[in-house]
Amino acid sequence: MTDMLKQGSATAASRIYETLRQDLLNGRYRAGERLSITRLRETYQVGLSPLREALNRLAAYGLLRQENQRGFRVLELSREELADITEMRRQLEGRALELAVRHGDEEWESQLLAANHRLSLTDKRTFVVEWEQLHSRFHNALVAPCGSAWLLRFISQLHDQFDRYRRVAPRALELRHQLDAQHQELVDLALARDARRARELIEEHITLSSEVAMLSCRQA
Amino acid sequence: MTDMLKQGSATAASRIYETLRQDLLNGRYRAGERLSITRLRETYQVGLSPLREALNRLAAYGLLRQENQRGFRVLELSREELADITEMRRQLEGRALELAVRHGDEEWESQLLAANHRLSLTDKRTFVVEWEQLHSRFHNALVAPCGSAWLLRFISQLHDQFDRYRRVAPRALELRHQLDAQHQELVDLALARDARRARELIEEHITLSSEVAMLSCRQA
DNA sequence: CTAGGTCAAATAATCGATTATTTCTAGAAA
DNA sequence: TTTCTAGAAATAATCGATTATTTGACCTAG
Repeated sequence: MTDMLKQGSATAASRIYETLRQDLLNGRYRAGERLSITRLRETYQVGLSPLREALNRLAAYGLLRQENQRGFRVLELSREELADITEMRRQLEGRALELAVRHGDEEWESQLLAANHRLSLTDKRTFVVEWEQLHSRFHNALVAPCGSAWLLRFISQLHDQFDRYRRVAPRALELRHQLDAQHQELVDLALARDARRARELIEEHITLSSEVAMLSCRQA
Repeated sequence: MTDMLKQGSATAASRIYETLRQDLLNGRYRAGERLSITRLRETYQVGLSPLREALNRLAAYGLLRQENQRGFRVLELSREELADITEMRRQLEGRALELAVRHGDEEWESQLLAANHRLSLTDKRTFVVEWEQLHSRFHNALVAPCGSAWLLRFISQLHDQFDRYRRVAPRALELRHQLDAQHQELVDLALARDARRARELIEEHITLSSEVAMLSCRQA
């Protein structure tokens, strides 16, 4: 989806899709909230057709729920789903990182170092949106050379899902610091080509960030 | 998506989505073919808006590719992607079946027996479309109680992808017979609650059907 | 006072027409 | 002959208006 924006003229539908996706990830809309099409039209100053097309894509992607004749709703959050997403991320990202460590080349090492550097330079609390984007890019860079397009696709999708939970997570400074430290450790293990320990660490990393998110997630 | 049709009045968009999805799985359109919106409108006798919404959903789902200002194309087929899909299916369905065998209840056992019975009664060559549907349902039934909604979602998606390859597969009677026999074995292992061997068998099953499909898949 | 039903307002879905972009064709220049 | 460039035709994307469905308020019957 992202590369649509790069390659030449993006359509109104693609632009509003990306904007809405970002706003959904950043928690602009409450979980379970009904999205009035008329209101969205006014908010984003966009025509009806491209808006509806974007909403249809988001529903198929899993960020919205579509009920026939009753429009679109933001998906609900629940402890059960967070647990599900977390376990899936552990499986898929764990495997992907193992493969990436085996197959990644020098170019990958450079990208990884760069992504981690940019991330560590950005203050999480001052530049929330920017930090989230860099964080996503870092995790993407980690698994990028795993060799499986479908694995990467599912990982991105789960990452977007997970971000909605992360967005409501409490500060928990101690744990946050620990999570940040793990990013550096992940780079070290990747460069050392230690596939096994890299996998173990990313699984821990995912579990830990899930626990932070779980703190704020009301009982379902 | 399927339950939209059940619950009351389906919209035109939902109906055409499901129809198009089936036609894509059944190979009505060539791989890589450009889908002219005007022609689709005539073919399915449907309005422009619902049609475009359905196409947007299918693109987000991964059965179509959308190029801005240049409409929609059927996705290409390649040996590489088939290998990727196959490996993902092995991982995900293997794991799902293991979990399902552990957690499935008596109701599941009944559903499984029923699905397998219906499948074995239907002649593959006379009722192609019906057989494909029953085959999908059987595989769905197998993993249904795995406990993870996202795992099931990804498995269904990969199954749809795989079906496009299966559709172009050659007869290969000998192998087909072997694949059919495995369905019965899978039921037996499931009822015997042998999670490990069930997992091994479904992985073999997936690999074998992939090899059949690979026979007809031109070098990419 | 409540349950059920009807009508009006709100809103989602669809249609038909318009606009913008790409693709094709033909002609001109190198 | 080939390549580049209009111009025309085709087609994708968008808009504005219309239709269909749902929601909620109000009213009546029990």
